[in-house]
Amino acid sequence: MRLSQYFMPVLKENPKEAQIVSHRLMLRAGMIQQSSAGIYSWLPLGLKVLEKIEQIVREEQNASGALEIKMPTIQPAELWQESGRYDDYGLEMLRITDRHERDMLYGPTNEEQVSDIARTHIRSYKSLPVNLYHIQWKFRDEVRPRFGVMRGREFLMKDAYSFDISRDDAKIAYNKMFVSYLKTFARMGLTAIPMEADTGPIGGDMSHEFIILAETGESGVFFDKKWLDTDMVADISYQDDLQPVVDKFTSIYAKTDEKHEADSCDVPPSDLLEKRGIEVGHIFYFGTKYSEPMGATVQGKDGKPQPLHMGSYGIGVSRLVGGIIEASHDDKGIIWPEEVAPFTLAIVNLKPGHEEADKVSEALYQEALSHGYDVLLDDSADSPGAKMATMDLIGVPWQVILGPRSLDKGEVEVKCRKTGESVLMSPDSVASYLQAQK
RNA sequence: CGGAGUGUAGCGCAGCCUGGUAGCGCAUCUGGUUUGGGACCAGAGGGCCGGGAGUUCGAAUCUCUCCACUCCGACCA
Repeated sequence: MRLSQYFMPVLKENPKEAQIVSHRLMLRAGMIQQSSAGIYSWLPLGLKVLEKIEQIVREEQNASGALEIKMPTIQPAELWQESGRYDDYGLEMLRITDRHERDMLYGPTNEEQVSDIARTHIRSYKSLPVNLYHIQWKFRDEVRPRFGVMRGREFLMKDAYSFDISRDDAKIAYNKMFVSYLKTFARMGLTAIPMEADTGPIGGDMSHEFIILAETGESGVFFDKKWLDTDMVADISYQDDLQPVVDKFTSIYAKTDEKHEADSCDVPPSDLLEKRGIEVGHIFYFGTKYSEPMGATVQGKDGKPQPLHMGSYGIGVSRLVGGIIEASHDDKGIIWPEEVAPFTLAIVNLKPGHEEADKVSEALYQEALSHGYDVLLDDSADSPGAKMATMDLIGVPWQVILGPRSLDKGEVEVKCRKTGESVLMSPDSVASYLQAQK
């Protein structure tokens, strides 16, 4: 992408409504624009990140065997009346009436909708297990939206729903999601600790929240300091027995504050850390809570109907954009992990219009494209200082900086956003240098 | 929903107390000079001062009211 042909309205000053760093940086980098409280438009740069995160989530869900579907944002009230949640959900649910005065709602979650799919099409235990997920916008009319996209009213969520014949089988599905989440967050450069959590109004008795640590997090958490040295990578095939892996991670103490206060804790006080965190994922097993009232049953071996055992598994896709920034930034701006960076490489031409600078920039740009980089060519007329500040603000991991002065010496500067270190080299060496850094 | 604030140009703000018809910085546009870490000079455009009602000869300014947004709390798959 050529910056001169892009739409990236960066701000030099902090918008006053943004109180936390991720919100400030997202607005300053021109990623989002607020539409109303807790509702945002995603501008090109922000959408790029959102879609990269979405794609990682999708790939890891697919790898685990879950199948992607797409359910609607608008749902009929009848389904929620069946489960009993139409009244329970309260004011947080945005209720709509269509022209026929039929009661509809903008979905805050999709247990009912997916149960309706399951009860229609899954008739036999032989069809199980099934795990269906979608990545779709949700709406919850929060009393107090805040923190930018981290607690919006409209937000993008991946929600998966597993269907099994028994609790034991459901546990296998739960473990798959558990491992899938470890892999997903690790790919985004995050340390997301699985913590025992309350199940809340959704019900059930097996639940973990995946939480990334951040000062500005909304959740209070308690955990063993061993977590800080734990390698979060789960390098295991879904064909294997996942229970040992899950046991390994769940054996180290970590609980959300409600859960911690309610239970006993045998971690010595000197090893127990109390921190704040951002919930980026939450997995539940809730058994037959929805399948029974909604009649989502299958025939078992004995030919008798049995209610499906279900679990639901959420990842806050739009929240992750803010969460990653909270976890990775400095006073200059965002420091994107490469996997989710909107651009992985920037070619910064300090003097567009200068024959040699233009020629080398263009050559490097084409070369980077051919190597598959998501590359941004800064061919804008901004001053050198402004260009550098912008690239740091939007957090491009690798920046190739060149102008007449360096080219006279046959050199360009290759800068790493994360370390801030620069290396001078000939334009011909850039590709192999970047390759070696991976 | 309780408490506290803020609404003035795209963004950040001053002006309000003490009423006289709107200003600064950044951004934008024109021309020129610049170019290695958020350039400079000259000029220009852009506002029903959140909406409505009142007081007054006259309201951004005073009064009432509604709305939006932000923060603290309560709430939160």
